[in-house]
Amino acid sequence: MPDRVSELHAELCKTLGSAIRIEILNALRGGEKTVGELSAALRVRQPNVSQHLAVLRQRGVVTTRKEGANIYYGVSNPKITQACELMKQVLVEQLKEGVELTRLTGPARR
Amino acid sequence: MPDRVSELHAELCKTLGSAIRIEILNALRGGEKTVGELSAALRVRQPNVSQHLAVLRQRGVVTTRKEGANIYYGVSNPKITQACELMKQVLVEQLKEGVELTRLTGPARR
DNA sequence: ACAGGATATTCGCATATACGCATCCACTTA
DNA sequence: TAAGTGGATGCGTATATGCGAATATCCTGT
Repeated sequence: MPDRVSELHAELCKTLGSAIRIEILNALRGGEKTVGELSAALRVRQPNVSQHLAVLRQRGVVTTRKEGANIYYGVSNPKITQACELMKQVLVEQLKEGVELTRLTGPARR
Repeated sequence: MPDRVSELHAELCKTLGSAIRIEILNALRGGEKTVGELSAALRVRQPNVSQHLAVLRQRGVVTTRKEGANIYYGVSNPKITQACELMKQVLVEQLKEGVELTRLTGPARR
């Protein structure tokens, strides 16, 4: 039975488990951006971007700053970007060694 | 529209988005373990553990090694553990500064 | 106060995920 | 080869997630 901390930990990780949210975080590496800018940059409809931003907000992954009619979003903790980067490195290394083989051959054969 | 790499990246991150899988990875920090050992350590039913291990396998997060009647599981890439650790640090920092406030007050007030 | 741009929220639906239970498969030992 | 153990898989169901469409809210300028 998983404990409370593991559940929070998993919730936080789950936040990165969406291609659009990953791209939002990538886009925010260059600094704060408004919802409209993100929507345009990722070519994703605004309500959809807002939904993903809401998820990121709930987990405390991004911060908001209001300026006039716009709302600027930014990454709340650089460690999130670091973790994200590490995962990407893992992915790259996997692709290099063709993990496909493992994926397709399934579980340990006996 | 998210590109292919972001989708793979997200898929990989999604793998960490389960409390049980987080605990499996934590348990594997101490070295390889069999399904039975994991099941006992986490107090989770064996089929359920197997299901989660299957997910971790498909994403190439864990490796398997057969020894006799047992199958030993291990983390495939230490960077995964590192990323996991970074996320936990983020979580701890969040708790320290009581992110609850932000979570409850919702989006940017105007 | 009104119009319009920027962002958030609600709803409905389609799809994905987690779990328990039962069962099946592989390996070992007798 | 039969029995037992370790592990994987299939099925049914409950719950969660993602998306589009429509709508609501807030802000600025007039």
